[in-house]
Amino acid sequence: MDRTMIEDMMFPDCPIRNILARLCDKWSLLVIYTLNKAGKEVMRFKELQREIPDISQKMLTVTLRTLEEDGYITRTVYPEVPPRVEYALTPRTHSLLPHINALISWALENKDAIIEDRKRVKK
Amino acid sequence: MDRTMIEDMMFPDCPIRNILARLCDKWSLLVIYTLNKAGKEVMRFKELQREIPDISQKMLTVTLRTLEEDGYITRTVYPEVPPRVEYALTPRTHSLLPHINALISWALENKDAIIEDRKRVKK
DNA sequence: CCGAATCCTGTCTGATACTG
DNA sequence: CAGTATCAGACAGGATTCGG
Repeated sequence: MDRTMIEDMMFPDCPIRNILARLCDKWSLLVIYTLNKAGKEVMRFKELQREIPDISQKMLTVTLRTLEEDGYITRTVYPEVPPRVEYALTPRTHSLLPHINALISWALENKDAIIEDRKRVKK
Repeated sequence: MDRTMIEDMMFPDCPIRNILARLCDKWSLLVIYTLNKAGKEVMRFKELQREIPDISQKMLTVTLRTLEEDGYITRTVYPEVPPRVEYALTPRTHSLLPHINALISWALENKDAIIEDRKRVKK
């Protein structure tokens, strides 16, 4: 957390802001979380869709492509009939997961107080 | 990270997903980060706007109000002329900051590789 | 089975003007 | 100084249809 980064963060095109923005969309973190919690090495498209009931087919596709672009997951196509496509987390993502899980744990610990605050302020 | 939470996360109305979604919008994390890095106890509206050059007045207002609703910041109005309003982080946010900073550090360490991956995949 | 492509809609966001 | 109000454009996300 040096001075250089602190300066960088304040500019619109800051790569750190860009990376966090792409991770923090509606589905990316949840897909990563789901790929990890399943405890399997790989997951297929349909499995992911079953695990995340409210994601549309389009958004799952788009999210997986974006995650692949940034190197968070690998996408392996097996030329079979019917087709089989398997998704797996990369080492990069495994190094990120502790931080995501820390955030989730924090949210779990604080959710009651936060929800309480919302009600109080709105009143 | 118990079983209950894992089940919860998969439902649309999961409070954890809700909390993370509100934190992960375009400006919230950056505003929190800015309030913290300044090293002051409080900051005024104009100071924040100066520190984040590309945020509009409206979005800064909206973001600050949302952060206040969820108890991440306090908003203190001094009935003077001209008016003075000071924003400060709450203890809740100070307990969250290590996780945010961990994410930022991770992004800093991995940004070059991620940007490289994007170019490679797009080709 | 795993998508691509299209269309469409509501929300988010920014620019601008105005106020106590 | 610190907002509010209004409006318009951009954009994310969903529904649907089609294809290998």
